[in-house]
Amino acid sequence: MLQSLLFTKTRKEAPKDEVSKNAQLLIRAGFVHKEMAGVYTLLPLGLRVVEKITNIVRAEMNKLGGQEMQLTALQDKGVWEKSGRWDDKVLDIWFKTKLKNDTELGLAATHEEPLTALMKNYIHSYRDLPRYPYQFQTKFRNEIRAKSGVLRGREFLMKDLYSFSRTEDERADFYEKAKNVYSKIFTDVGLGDFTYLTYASGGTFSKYSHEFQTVTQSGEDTIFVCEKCTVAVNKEIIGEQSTCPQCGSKDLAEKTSIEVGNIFNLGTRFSDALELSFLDETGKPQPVIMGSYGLGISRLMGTVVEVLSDEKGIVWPENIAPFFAHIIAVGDSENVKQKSRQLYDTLSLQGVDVLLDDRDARAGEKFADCDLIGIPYRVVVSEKTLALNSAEIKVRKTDEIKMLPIDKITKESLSLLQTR
RNA sequence: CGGGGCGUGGUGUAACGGCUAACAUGCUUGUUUUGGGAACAAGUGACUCCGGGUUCGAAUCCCGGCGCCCCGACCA
Repeated sequence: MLQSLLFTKTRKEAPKDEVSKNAQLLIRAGFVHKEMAGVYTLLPLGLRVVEKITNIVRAEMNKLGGQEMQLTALQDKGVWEKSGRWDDKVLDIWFKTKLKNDTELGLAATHEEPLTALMKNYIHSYRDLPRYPYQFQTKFRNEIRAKSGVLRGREFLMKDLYSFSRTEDERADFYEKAKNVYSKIFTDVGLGDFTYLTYASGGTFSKYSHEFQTVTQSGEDTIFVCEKCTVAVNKEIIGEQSTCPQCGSKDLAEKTSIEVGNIFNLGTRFSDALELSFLDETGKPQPVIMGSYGLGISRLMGTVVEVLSDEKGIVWPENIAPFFAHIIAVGDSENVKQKSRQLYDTLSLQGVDVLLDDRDARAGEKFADCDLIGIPYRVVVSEKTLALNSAEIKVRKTDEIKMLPIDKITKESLSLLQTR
């Protein structure tokens, strides 16, 4: 992408109505636009990040046996009445609307009920199980108080997978696999060092549910991180679980955190309510055992910004950065213009996501924007570097600077700089 | 839902109840510049959130609404 054509613009100052780091930086760097409290439009840069995250999650869900689908955002009130969750007193974050003929509808806050109802059409026999449908979808939640930029919005993107199993063992087996896959995802998006598998309250069918909590300075949850192993306990159950559930250690450190994922044993809560059952090998009807596996995509983007930015701007991990390399053409000589464009074309042809700053602006402004946007590798092309037939590479994360011959610049040679 | 703060060009701020609402930044044009948000000049851009009221006179005071932020409560 040529930066001169990108309609996103950077800003020196953050709007005064944003205090959270994620919102300030995402707006200043031009990734999102605030529409209203808790509602953010994704601009081209922001959408690129969201798509990168989505692709990582999709690949892992598919490996797990998930099958991607897309449920509707408009929901039938009937299925919710069957589970008892239509009432605003039970689920207080509903957005509801009406058809012209006054029929009431709900706007999707979550999808257990409609999906369970849907699956009645496709699950009749033990041969139809297990099934693992999932989707990426916009959720609408009428939060009393939206806050913290994209971390707690009224409209946000979420991946939700639901497991439909024959037995508790089968369900538990999948649950364990999903747990591991979630950990891998958070490592892949660059939050591995800060994200803990966290034991939380489990409801009627399990002692615990599991959350994935990323430790940040301004989190909205409180967790107790085990200092001996790698898990944590949510404050909500610290009264009944005051030691590490994994290793038994009593050394737990209190931290604030953001919940980025949540996996939950639903048991037969919804299959009972909506009468989803199957015939087992002996011809007897059995309730389907369910589980839910959520992951906040847009929240993940915000969390990465909270955790990995510095005073100059965002620092994207390679896997989810909007672009892999940011070529900065310094000076307005024809030679620089031509060579930087050539490098841009070559890398693009190799399938590398490159942003070329071809704007008619001074070096200082380009560097400042580059740091703010946070692309992992800055590639400076100027008369100075061209005299050596090279470009100057700067790694955003480490500030390490190195000259590379211009014909040796590839995705691989850049990546090597970071791992060293 | 309780408490607190706040709405002024795109953005950040200023203006005692009193001149044509000011400054910075952004944007446009020109000249000079060109490796860390350059300099100069000329431009551009605001019914001061909305509706009422008080007053000779309201961005400023009063009432009502809408919106935004923060703290708390809430968050299968």
